[in-house]
Amino acid sequence: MSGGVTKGVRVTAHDVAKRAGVSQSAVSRVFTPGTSVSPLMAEKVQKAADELGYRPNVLARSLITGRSRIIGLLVSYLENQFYPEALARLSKAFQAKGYRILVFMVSRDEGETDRVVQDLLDYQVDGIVAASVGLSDDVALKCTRSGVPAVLFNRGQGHPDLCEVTSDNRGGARQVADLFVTSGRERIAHISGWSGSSTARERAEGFKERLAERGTCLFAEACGDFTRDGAVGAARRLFNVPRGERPDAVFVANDHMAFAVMDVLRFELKLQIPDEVSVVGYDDVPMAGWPSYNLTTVSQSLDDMVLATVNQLLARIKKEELPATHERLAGRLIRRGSA
Amino acid sequence: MSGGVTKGVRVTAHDVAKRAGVSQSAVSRVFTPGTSVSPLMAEKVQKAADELGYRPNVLARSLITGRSRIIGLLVSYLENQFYPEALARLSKAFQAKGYRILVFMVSRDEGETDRVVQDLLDYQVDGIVAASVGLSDDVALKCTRSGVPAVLFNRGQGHPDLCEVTSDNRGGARQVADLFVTSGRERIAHISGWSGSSTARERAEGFKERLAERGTCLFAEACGDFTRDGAVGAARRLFNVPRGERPDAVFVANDHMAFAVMDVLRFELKLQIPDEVSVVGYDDVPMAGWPSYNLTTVSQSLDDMVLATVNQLLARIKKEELPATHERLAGRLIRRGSA
DNA sequence: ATCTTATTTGCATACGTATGCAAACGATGT
DNA sequence: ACATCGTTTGCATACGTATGCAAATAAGAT
Repeated sequence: MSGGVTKGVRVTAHDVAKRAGVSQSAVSRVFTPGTSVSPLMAEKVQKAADELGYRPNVLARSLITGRSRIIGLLVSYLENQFYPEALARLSKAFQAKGYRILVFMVSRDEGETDRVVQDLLDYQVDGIVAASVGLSDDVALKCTRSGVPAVLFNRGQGHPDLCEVTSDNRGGARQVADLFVTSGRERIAHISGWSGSSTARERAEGFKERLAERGTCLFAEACGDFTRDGAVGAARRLFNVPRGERPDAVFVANDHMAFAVMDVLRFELKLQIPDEVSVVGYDDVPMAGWPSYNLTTVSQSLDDMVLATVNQLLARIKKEELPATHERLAGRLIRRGSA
Repeated sequence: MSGGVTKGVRVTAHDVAKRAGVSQSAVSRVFTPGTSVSPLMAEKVQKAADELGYRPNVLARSLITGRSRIIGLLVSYLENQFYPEALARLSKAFQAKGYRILVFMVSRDEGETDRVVQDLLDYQVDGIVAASVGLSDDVALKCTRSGVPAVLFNRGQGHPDLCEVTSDNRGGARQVADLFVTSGRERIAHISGWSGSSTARERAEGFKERLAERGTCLFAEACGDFTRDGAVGAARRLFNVPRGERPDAVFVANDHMAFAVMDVLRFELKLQIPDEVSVVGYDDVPMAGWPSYNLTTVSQSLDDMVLATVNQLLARIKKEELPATHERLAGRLIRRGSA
């Protein structure tokens, strides 16, 4: 169509075929692993392709094969260091398997999530990873009907069609309870995450559960909503009170909030950590190991979670019939200076 | 082909057309904005489409239109809070314009970057954003020849075909020099970024330049490579020396390294900040405002950079002939407690 | 009622690739 | 020499959609 334009010209398999004096199918076969071509043919085609700078059009290929080799990733909370880490490793892991990642940022609004998943399906993604994002039943059904497997990363909702990869939030939280009780803390508080997330609920439940088993109970509780601002507010509500009513230990539902809490305790309320109050987080993000925070926390082994996610998803992409699994990886208490 | 499988069945425009008793073209028009269809037709088609759960196949559409509405994003350094922030905002901004982001993680290895860009081109992306990543001349040429515009985000390399959006690194660094000199610091050091990046070089040059203009010069310098470990090493080399040879001010080439430097100074060397040594960073990531660091730094106005990037890229996607521009946004010194 | 003009619709084809099928080819054995 | 078998190649078609073109229809003007 374009007459003299020198850029923007797409060179197709037909062009290569013409130049090499072979058929378009031959070109296709040379660029499709697992097909049989004679060495001579391969050489001729490669030469012509190199001269023209030909590369197969992945979109056209996807149209036929029905596989785009694209994985959709839903993510929010990127300000929490855990998720950039997860994103980086998921991306690398999928890249290594020949898949690419299409990223969608979503807020906590469920309506938005639904629209975004619909978008992903429109792009014919081969699978979906929802990192810390819930999927409505409606949209989950759409996915399975389209034959697109999905796995929830670090979030569970007990849906039978959805894979889940989480850490053993209850178990992790129980270890924190044990730590506090054993070290003699008496006014034990909890700053919880967003109540709409299973992760937040499980951590809170496991914590209280174990406190009860050890013969004590929660002294105070506030919701931090998994945001920094929320955590700052919660910390003030719990600790900006007369000395006697002040907790002497607090389990914060994730590291991101724990940093905020520590900042409030140290710089606003001038409290000594861990002498006057112990702080424990959850996730073990890299920053937790930095000396400024030196935060005791429960480690989610990110590598294992990523591995499980990738394996599950790719397995279900290969064999649609595979049942959805729920993997729950053990967490490990990392003792540092804050408790 | 498939006989009784209930999932994985793709419903196409033909199916909708058949059910609605119209032609496939009609269906296409109903789902293509800007085409003319009668209200009656629109209603019939919508009804059939809803009943079948039809959604247009974006890949097939792209094949025809030649536009995938996908933007390729190259990113590294996700452990530096600046980039998740940038990623989030770029993603949101492009989403708002109807584009999606295909993310590729790359290391600093140039060979890998080239392969990855080739991958992006294979996916027929409409444009490329390289965040803090350099593009070889070879691969830049390939992009322009394919008609795919690229913009370098927070990195410049003076290539005539590539857009660049950076902050005025020289100017920002000069402000830091002024701050140190004016506040009477006498042994002024610099911890630089990776020397392969223009950002690192410009910050170092601007800093030294201004020091010279103010009649002084650099007391010591070390390379931190833009990594935390690198910065830790650099801080030790510069500061783990007899008291008299110790710098009393240090400009660290970005915030991410500055946090590491502060940790070493405070917790390993027991130095008081800012009394014994001033520390200034660059970027103004959110963490810089947290009381634990309270870091004086140069703000890159991320929103403006993102806006410029999106505008430039979309403009060049619309009109291929537009010349590549180099935007250089002013930075602002944010005075906090560390200097 | 007829002619003109504007609008809506269907037909056919194109986008760039993969793949079943049959023809052509080469090698091997007798 | 021929028959047999395995390999390589080209032909034709399909994937799901957009779009130029012409036919059909509706609307408006005289």
